[in-house]
Amino acid sequence: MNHKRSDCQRCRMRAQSIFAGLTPEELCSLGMEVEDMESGHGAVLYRTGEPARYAYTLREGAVKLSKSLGNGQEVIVRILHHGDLLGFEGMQGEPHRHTAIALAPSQLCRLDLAELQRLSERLPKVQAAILQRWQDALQSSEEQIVELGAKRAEARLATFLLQWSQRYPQLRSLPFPLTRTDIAAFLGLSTEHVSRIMADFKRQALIQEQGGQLEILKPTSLAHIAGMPDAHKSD
Amino acid sequence: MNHKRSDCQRCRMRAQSIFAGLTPEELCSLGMEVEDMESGHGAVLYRTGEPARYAYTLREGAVKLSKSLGNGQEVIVRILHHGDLLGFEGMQGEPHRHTAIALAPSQLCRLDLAELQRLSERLPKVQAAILQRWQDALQSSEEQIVELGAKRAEARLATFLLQWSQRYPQLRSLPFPLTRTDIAAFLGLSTEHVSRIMADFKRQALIQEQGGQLEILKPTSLAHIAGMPDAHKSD
DNA sequence: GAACGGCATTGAGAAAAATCAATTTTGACT
DNA sequence: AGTCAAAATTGATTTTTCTCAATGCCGTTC
Repeated sequence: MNHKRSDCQRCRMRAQSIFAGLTPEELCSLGMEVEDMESGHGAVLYRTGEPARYAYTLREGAVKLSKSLGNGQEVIVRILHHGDLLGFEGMQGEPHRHTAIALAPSQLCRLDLAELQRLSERLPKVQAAILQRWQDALQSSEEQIVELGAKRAEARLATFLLQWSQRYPQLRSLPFPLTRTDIAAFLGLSTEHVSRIMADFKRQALIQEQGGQLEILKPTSLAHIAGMPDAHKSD
Repeated sequence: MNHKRSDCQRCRMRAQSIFAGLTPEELCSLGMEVEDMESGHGAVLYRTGEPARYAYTLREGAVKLSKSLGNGQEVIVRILHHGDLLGFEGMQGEPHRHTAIALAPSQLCRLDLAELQRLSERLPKVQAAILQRWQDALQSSEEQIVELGAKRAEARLATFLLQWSQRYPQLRSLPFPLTRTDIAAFLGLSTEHVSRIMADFKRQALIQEQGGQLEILKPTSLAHIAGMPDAHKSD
């Protein structure tokens, strides 16, 4: 892991960040200490129950947020991509509710929570931006509840693959660094079952996979399996 | 459904509401129009996709928030009790994301979203209170993901019954107006399966039920089934 | 009180998913 | 190229859960 003072003014994520609405002058006057950092595959950003000192913006890469049950079972609650935030539950002084682990080499901005706290009280724009992010997180969690509560394994996996692909809109071949066990922990299935369904999808030429890269060959068919009869018609 | 102008000053929920931190003078000067209302069992407060004009505070009773899939299947995403808020997704101008239906005769306060919006921009305390509620909702949704993703039917039901009982801490015999189909839609199970497990729990004398009232006889055993080896040691 | 409708219960069989147990593949490192 | 460990695959079997169908239980209404 590698730290250095960040230059937020030139950050290419700035337009999407929680500092989006601010002028360069405001941004400059914040006095926020923001550290650039890189995390390799598998790096632990924080663990469940740890007191929260920092929040993070994920600039590039992917991170899983998981909770573990007593018996050693692990559930992945949410998967984050570039542009997403993590660790903000600490803003109310609570300890971290998840374990955050990088699924791929990732670049993040690390923000001091105490400073952020003070900042958001002063700047309603920042507070509003954070509120919006909480809402997005809640929405995605509720969609996950629907997946887990109402859909069969095939449909869950199809939805998941489509959602993943939507985070890389311009790419034909997507980075896909998840293990079958990760996917299983996210979809509430066993590793073997995920493996079987993935194999099925490949046999039906719906998807293609090699070396951590995924290609969605028939999005429309997948959308159909996922149980959403909408989406673009171009299979 | 029955409306009347509300007297927030004397509301016994005020200490827990989003207006908690305000002095009576501030509260008075808000000019918020708040309508008292009552909803009977089964009353629809709003539906998925409707433009959101109002948010609500549930003062007494219970409300289910559900999403329906294309095929007519319904998933209950969250169940609200006295003190909980609903409809606040409309604060960002979005339409309602759920259908909200009263599970029992309920009393609510109806707040105009546009006014609330202006208000929260002016009063950081209110904004912070709302933020806290979003966070609580996210936390409970994430716990639901863990239930659905990692636990078997018995454990889910046990957790659910215990959580329900915790919303009525002082009562021995709890109001329990849910149908088996409601429980099933919340726990991602079939009605019949819920019925069987409830019958099992009764045979084992873990719970007791009559006429919409539920009694938890052996909380510790339930907690054990639920997969949480903690909780009070009595019984 | 008889008839009715909505739930709840129970049973039997089918389907979905988990588990257990081998292999096989892959990728990293030497 | 060769070794090794981790991950993926595949098969066989068991467990869990769903589905379909029938029946029972209440509370209402006539």
